[in-house]
Amino acid sequence: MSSIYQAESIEAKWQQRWQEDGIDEAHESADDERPRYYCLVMFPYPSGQLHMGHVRNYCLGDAVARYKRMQGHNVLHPIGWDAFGLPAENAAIQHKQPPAAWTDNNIAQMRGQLKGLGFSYDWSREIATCKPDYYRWEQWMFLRLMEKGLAYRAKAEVNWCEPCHTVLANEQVVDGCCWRCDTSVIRRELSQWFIRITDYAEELLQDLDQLDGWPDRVRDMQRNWIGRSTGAEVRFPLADSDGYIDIFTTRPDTLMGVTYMAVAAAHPLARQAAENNPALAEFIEVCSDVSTKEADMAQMEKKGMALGIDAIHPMTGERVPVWAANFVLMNYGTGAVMSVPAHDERDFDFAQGYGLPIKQVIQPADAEWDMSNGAFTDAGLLINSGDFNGLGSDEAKTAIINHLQAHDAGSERVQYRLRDWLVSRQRYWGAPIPVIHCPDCGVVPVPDADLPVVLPEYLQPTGGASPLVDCEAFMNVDCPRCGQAAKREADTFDTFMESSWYMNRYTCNQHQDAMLDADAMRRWAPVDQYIGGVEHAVLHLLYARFYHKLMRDAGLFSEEDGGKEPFRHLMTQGMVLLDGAKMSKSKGNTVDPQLIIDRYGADTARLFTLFAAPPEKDLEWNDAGVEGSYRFLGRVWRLMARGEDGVTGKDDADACRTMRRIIHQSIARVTHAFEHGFAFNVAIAALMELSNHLQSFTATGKQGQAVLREGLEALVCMLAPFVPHIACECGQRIGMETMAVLAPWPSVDAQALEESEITLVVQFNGKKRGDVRVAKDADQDQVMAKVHQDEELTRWLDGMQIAKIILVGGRLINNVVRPQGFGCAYYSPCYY
RNA sequence: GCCGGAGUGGUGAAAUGGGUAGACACGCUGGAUUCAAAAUCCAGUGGCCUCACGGCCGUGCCGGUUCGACUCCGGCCUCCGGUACCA
Repeated sequence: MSSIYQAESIEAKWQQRWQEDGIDEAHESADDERPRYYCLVMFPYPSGQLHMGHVRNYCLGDAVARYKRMQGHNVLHPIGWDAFGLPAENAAIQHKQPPAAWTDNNIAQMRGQLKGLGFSYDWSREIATCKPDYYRWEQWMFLRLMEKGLAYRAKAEVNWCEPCHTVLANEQVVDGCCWRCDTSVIRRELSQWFIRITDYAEELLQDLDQLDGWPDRVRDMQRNWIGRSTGAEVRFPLADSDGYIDIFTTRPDTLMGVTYMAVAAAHPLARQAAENNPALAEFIEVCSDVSTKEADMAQMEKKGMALGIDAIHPMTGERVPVWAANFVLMNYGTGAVMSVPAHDERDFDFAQGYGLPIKQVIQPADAEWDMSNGAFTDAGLLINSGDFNGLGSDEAKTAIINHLQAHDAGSERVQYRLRDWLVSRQRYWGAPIPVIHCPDCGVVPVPDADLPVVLPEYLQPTGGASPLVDCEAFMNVDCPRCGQAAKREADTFDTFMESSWYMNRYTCNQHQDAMLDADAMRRWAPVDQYIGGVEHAVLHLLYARFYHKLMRDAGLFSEEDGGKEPFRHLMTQGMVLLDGAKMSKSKGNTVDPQLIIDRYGADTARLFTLFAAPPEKDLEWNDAGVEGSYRFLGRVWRLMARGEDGVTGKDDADACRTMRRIIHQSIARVTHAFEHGFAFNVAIAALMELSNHLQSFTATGKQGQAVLREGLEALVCMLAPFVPHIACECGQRIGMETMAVLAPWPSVDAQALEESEITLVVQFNGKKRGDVRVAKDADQDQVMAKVHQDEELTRWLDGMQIAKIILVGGRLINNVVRPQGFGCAYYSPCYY
């Protein structure tokens, strides 16, 4: 046994041993009575190399999975590859090699890196989403969604990214730019495939309330994204024709203050009016050109132009002019608004700019409002509103909606910000959308029997349009309905489709008969602990929740078996930073995990990422810190030699008792970290302290050796979830019977925690002035007797009288003192 | 604007059913070991005052509650994240 810690040989040895013994596989057998636990980390895109973000994510997951195993759980801890996506196409262009080969290579490379880090994955569950036996079920599901009308094709104004040469879903537009390449997206009108996530908006919103294992931050982000608002839909008939304008408002109480209407430039009424109005046509043209980035729109000057038509106010029957305005969005609500300048800042600005009338209908409950101050946007009391005068805003909303409903002019309405999920992409390296375009039959779904629609893997992308379009072998097909020559859909699915259901496929990755195996879902789903980056808060994490519900509603599992939600607990880890900035290839500020592994070993890399910061916070990379983690492992390694000392000297009963107390306090602290909030940085600090104490433990008699051994074993076991290789090697070295990673988690001996004598802090007026040793359950008089024996402490009583004494059991005693003769003295015992 | 979260030493951070502020580490300083270095080990390390004993101050700012506040309450400031002409 080497006296020097040599990570490389230790790690290779144990990785091989774990693999041979198959200790990381999840057990399906019904005989296995252990409670099941499903620990999942966000699977990686196979870019070719792990980055530090991956390493951090997987170190956290592995610590949880290993801890749960040691606690006696049957753990499912799978890994796979989110293998479709644009980088493969770009790499293919660069290397003149089809994306499939590049992707397979990368997977092999990264699989080797993950194994080299010693993560305890059940490799028999590995999936790659680019394989037909995976994506065929996605195609199958899409056909079910088409049958239900939940998947549909529609012409709409969509986000287009020119460099990526494809459309994007709303969730994939970040600050007006493409989430992947950061280029400004432009708006284009195209026919695309959508999935009706808006049908599930209410359930997705409601169920957030029960996700108490999720960070509030993520839940709030999803609530914001879904953006529910309640109000009314109101119909304004046109004055001189048969048409009407429907609007949505959250303030029906201000209805009597409407002085004009505003519609989006792209609204049908605006376009119609523009036919005979060149100036208006030009205005509409300008609006559609400008409004690329939503962020810019907020800065834009409010501009508009009258359409030259009037609408009829549904309450008063008055005529109100209709304007086209650049601040009204065609794709929110109905693309038209009622304008109440007195009570909406935006409408107020617009009305002032164009000299439109302002009519106040709400006033503060206890004051007048001066309209020269601008719009009054708070709730208040109704005025100038006929029968509704004197009502409060809330009552008025109900009353006005009731009135509208009675006159068939409007109704209560809930509006969501969430829009349907655009799932088609003009890309090659993705799952083909299983539909066929027939000149006569139109869009025809591919029959189930013809699934999967296999993506030809040999094509060479060029960077522009997808090579699928020109691939006749793929494109040309007979219409399944009428048999004549037809074309396949050349678009592929958004890659978020694959990552929306992989968590459930892991439970039954070999299942050939269906998308999911209901029995396997009953055994494993939902995921107990999910771990990944917060950047997916409204992307993957929203889609996966939605898709889980779609799968439930397709009858693939019952809510009882698979859960209403796919992820019970969620941990979102912080980013890995270098010099304060997120590590990224484009910025060139990366640290290659492989270099750290090569230099210090996997255990050092694992330890540092867990110790340097609490999981949810950003982690600043620090080479000196890595060095420190390596040194700690060296100290642990050398500490183990003490287990071989044998009985060399005398025992010290007090030292042994103290040492045992520290051992069991450490067990309590580390266990607490796993059970509450995963503060691994603190857990590891506790292990460092334990290690330090064991090193300086001096009792070398028979009892001392037994205590030392107990401490060493506890240390080895508790290190195992974090640094499994060195833990196993140390365990073997000190002669533990079971491999450290298979050992039962140490339990706390409550008796060992008890102390007969404790140190109590002594305060005067809340300030610490010293401490005394007293019996564990000493009462106030006994403590004070000790205090009076201590010269250092009694001098704080010189010339003072004690007004009050507070004894906090086990912690401190506080003497409230004041100068003698100051006020009236009293002495009241006070026990907390 | 609205909704979250966070502000603690030179650095990463501990400590919140109110109870010793700065655990654990990094860095730095000094020492031991060494021909020398690396490695290792020991000691010190919030600021200010003091030869020292010791004292005073100190958790973004201002106030409050309390015997006692990083922790609770009220009012601000700054930073980060989300969202937004959303009607």
